[in-house]
Amino acid sequence: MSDASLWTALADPHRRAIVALLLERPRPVGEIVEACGLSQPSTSKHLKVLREAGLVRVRQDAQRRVYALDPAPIAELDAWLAPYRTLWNRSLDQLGRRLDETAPDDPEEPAPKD
Amino acid sequence: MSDASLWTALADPHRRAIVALLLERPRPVGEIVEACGLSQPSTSKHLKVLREAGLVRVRQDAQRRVYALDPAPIAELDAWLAPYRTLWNRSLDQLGRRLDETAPDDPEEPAPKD
DNA sequence: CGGTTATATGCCGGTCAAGGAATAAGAGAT
DNA sequence: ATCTCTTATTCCTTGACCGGCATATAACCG
Repeated sequence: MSDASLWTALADPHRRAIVALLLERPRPVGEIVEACGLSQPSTSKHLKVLREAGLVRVRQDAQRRVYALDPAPIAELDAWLAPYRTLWNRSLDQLGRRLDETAPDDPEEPAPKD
Repeated sequence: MSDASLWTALADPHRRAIVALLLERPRPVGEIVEACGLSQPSTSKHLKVLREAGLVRVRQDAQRRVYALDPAPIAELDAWLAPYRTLWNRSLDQLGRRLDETAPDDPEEPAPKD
């Protein structure tokens, strides 16, 4: 169930931005609204999608609702990725030496860009 | 560039099925059509999306076009996932300690940083 | 050349998601 | 109870995507 919604939840750049924000620390909705530059209703709807995908959970703090990442679906993604990771390791081994003259840039930085 | 389309490409279940098929081995379009039960045009369109996302590449073999996985975007996904992976490793660690609480060995639990 | 196979593309109709504006709902404070 | 603050939900419109159908393109073969 979260399988289907997980990918569609992360397909949206705004939602990935929200997830990246929550990676730093849990945040109330107001902070997320301000950070991602959307209207409050839109942000709330994105948060609903993320909630239903199981990616975030809410803690109520007075009138505020503090959202935090739930790591479980991330693990699910990682499990999905695992078979492909072995493939890519294999291919890097095969092609790495052959293409070393056509490598203009080396993707080394691990910072999430979106 | 493939950054934006990568997630949307994988958001579709049919396209994920195609990717899974190509994980086993490269395949011509006909095989993919038959395997995923869609019409040939639809399949071709999905393949186009995957191609534009950089997830697959084509090799021409007579009249056939053999599609194969391109491991690079998978690596990109993996890089995106990396920061979150440390997060859920932390959570798994917490869960393990909680399960071990029947044997209070060393209750030194570093408070959830940030 | 015409014919056959294999794949891609254009068009169309239905469905679904996204964003804004307005409004409702819930919690605190007075 | 009322007022305020914060968040969620509804309505509506627009735009994108998905699927099938028909057709175009391309490569091979006679």
